[in-house]
Parts: sequence; C-alpha cells; structure tokens
Amino acid sequence: MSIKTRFAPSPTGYLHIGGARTALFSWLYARKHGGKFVLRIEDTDLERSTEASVNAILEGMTWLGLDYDEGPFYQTHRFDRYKAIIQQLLDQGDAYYCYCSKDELEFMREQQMANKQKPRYDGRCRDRESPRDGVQPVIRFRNPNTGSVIIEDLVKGQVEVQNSELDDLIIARSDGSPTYNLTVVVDDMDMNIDYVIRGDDHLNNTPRQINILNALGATPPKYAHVPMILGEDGKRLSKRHGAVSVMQYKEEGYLPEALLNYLVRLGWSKGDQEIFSIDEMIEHFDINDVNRAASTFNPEKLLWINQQYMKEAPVEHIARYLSVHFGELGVDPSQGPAIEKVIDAQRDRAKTLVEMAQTSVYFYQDFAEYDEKAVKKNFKATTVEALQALHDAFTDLSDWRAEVIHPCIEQVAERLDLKMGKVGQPLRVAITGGSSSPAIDITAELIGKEKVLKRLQNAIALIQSRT
RNA sequence: GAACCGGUAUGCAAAUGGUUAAGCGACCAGGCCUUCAACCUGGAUGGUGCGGGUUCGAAUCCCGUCCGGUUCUCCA
Repeated sequence: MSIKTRFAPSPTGYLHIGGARTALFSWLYARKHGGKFVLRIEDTDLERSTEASVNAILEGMTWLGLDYDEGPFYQTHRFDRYKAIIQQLLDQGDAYYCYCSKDELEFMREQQMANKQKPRYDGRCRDRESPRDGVQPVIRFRNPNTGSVIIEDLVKGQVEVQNSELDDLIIARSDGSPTYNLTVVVDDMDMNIDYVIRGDDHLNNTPRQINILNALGATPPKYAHVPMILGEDGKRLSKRHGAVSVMQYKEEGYLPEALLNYLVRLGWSKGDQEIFSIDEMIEHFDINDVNRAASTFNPEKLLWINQQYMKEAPVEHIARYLSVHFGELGVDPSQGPAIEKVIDAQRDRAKTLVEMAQTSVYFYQDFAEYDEKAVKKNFKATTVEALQALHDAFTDLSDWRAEVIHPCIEQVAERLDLKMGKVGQPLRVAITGGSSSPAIDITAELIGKEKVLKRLQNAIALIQSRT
C-alpha cells in the first residue's frame, strides 16, 4: 500500500528551519514507506507571494536533497477547480454569501473581546435572502453548530474540539479568490494525500478543514501536527533569532546532511543515537515517535553535529562544497596541494566549511602578516638558530614527505638540544603565520618545500630586524 | 479573553506504572601531544513547573493551579 505525503509552503519568504523540518519529516515518512512525496506551493495570497520566494524554497529543498515525486503544484493554477468546489458547497447549502463589511466584523470582534468571549463570526448572514446593494460578498462555509470534531493526531493523540467553538470561515474573498482553508482541503483531497504532516500552528484549523472535507463527502487524511521550533528566548523562531533561512547555513559552511541530522533529532529520538545517516533516518524515523512538546533551536549542538560530519564525511564530498568557500576567499585550490589532502589534514579541527577554508589559506597563498601573539611567544633571538638549522636540513631533503620531514625536524631538535616544542612551534609560526595548524610535518609537506624554505628565510629576517 | 497544545538539569532528550531519572551538547579538570583540535578519563548540575489525589509503587494516570506556545485575519 503506497502512501503519499506533502510539503506545502507558502512562498512569502525563504525556506526556514521550521519548514525544512516539516518537509524532512514528510519526506522521511514517504521514503520510509516507499510512498510519494508531493511539493505544493500555496500561493493564493497574491499580494505576499513572490517568484523569488518560490525559487528560494526550491533551492533550499535541492540543497537539502529533499526531492519530490510530484509537483511543484501551484494553487494559482487551480482556481477553476476551487471555484467549482465553492459552487458545489453553495449549491449544497454548505456555503453562503456574507455581505458584512470589514468594519462591521471588526466592531463585532471588539465587542466579543470586551465581553471576554472568543471572537467569532456570529452567522448573521447565514439566512440572508437578498444581496446588499453595492457590496461584493465573501463566501462562508456553513460550519455545523452542534457536536464535535475528533482528530486522531499521530503526534498529539486524540484532540476533540466542539463545533460550537468554530465559526463560519471565509472560503472565498470578495474578489472571488479562494482562501487557504478551502484550498488545502481541496488539494489534499484531489492529490490523495494520506498523511498531512505540518506544524502544530495548524492544529486549530484542522477541525474546520475536517468539516469541509465531510461536506464534500471526502475521507479526511491522517494528521500529524509536529511541535514548533522555538528560539532561545522561548518565542517562535523568527529573524530576530539570527539565521533561520536554510540557505544561510549553507553560506555559513554547514553540510546539508548535518542540518538534516540536527533537524531530525529536534523533537525526535531513538535511544542514545545522535548521528543518523540519511538511510538510517529513513529506516528508523517514525512520525508516531515525535515529541509533543515544542523544542528550542540550539545552534551549539548544530555546530557539534556539523563537526561530526566534517570528521566523517567522504573527502570528495567535502571537497565539492569546500572549493566554493575557497573561491569566496579568493583562493584557487587547484594552485597548491590537493584539496583532498588539505581536508584530511584539517577535518579534525574545523567545525564548518567556512572555518576550514579560512584556516587553510596559507596552504595556497603567502600570508600577509603574522599572528602577533604567536610571534611574541615563539620568535626569540635564539630561535634564529633553530630556524636556520631547519632551513639547512630541509634544503638537503630530496624526498619531501611528512614521513621524512618528521625525523628531520627531530634530528635538528636533538642536535640543538632543544625540546620538540621549541623547534616545531617556531617552525609552525614561520610557515603558517599562526600558532595552530595540523601536525607540523604534514603542514610542511602540504605547503611544499620551496615555500617552506622561503617562509623560513622571511621569518629569520623578521626576527633579526626586530632585535 | 476563549479554545487548543505543551512543561524532565542552561539546550536537545531517554525512561510510556516498577530498584539509585539514560545519552548527547554546553561547562570544569586531568591525560595524550610538536600547537590547536580530535581522542581518552573523570567531574559538577535535575527528583521531572507547583499543589493535591489514585496506587504497594507515579516523570508516566486523575484533578486543580502557574507558566509558555498556537489559533481566534477577506494571511497561510
């Protein structure tokens, strides 16, 4: 039995963290069950929807690798269908024209609030016989006013809402265009969506949607309302909290699998396991196991997960993304050591691709200036001797490999009766400009003999000029 | 204000009626070591928002209360 899930964003901005997570959950659920994953663009709000947002969302999905089997479908292409359904509801008596003005409705709401009631439309146009002149009416759904709706939510459990709590929602604006609660219902029905996985900000809408579905004689899908992601202040995640766009994480040097891994663990877990490959996610993820409570987005843990992926991912995979970040720094990784070797050397000490690129520039380009602290600490008048000895020893090396460089450095240290730290660290500063790099022999190998010799001379000159 | 959904250490969370409430992150200390990191070892931090009840036994079930979130748009 094949199932179908969907992700239905409205194109009013980028793909954000929360959207990416519900997309991921829907995608995983479809993949797990060998079903289909549908992408639908809910662009009925003509004023706020933009093509740029559509592209941003598609771009985000692509980067994350959340591929879809059907779509993208655009609701704006389906207006005829919505009109037909609205007409059907009108004909059945399940919908009616409402001529109330916005002012009138607002006044009513204020009154209700003042009386400590839940603001809701009171149904005053329900039985209106004739139009009001000069008013373009909206169309409202005639919600049942007795009984209740029970949602068997896969995440929240059983949720019951009294129909008396619901009012007659607008399904068509006065310009005739359909509204969200109507279009989702029609689309999920037409597209045979079995599982609606979405944020729990939609939980309150669900009973109304079920009522519309019932009026249309359709069987409601199964619902799973996943908890929202909150910012560190406990408020709904928004721009205030910094990076919320998925693509910003790409720019900041995160691997897409790492983001996915962080997101899947936010509100879902399987015992002690923290790291899940995509295949493991597909195998183990179950929407039924998703937590009911909202969770707070924690950038530190995301960083940790990214670091895990930086350490474990195949080098070629990292290389693909890293070269872009090198490019942004004006570094051409084809001019110098193989990028794969640099990655291997650096992967244990970089949490992001950006960090890796930034700390690897000296492999490809001469540095403009030294880290002043490192110079102060490691470049003493007496260091000249060590650096000169290294220079001479290196000059004689015909085989420039770490395995050869390492004993060579050790011999120099031994000969001068110095500890390794007194030789290796000045060398590091001399050839990288700073005090931290991969193991010194590997660092030297990757930088290359010629550049190492030149940088040693520069360092010697610097020390002499200062003393 | 009303309805709905939540509340386990500073964050994510496990334990779904059964000894002493997992694990990860963050934090601290030590080890390894040519630096940083990685890695290894150890440490500190909670009695499960609060109050009551059911039970031999409650983080788990019930009631009340407090706090937070969501919805109540001719937004989605």
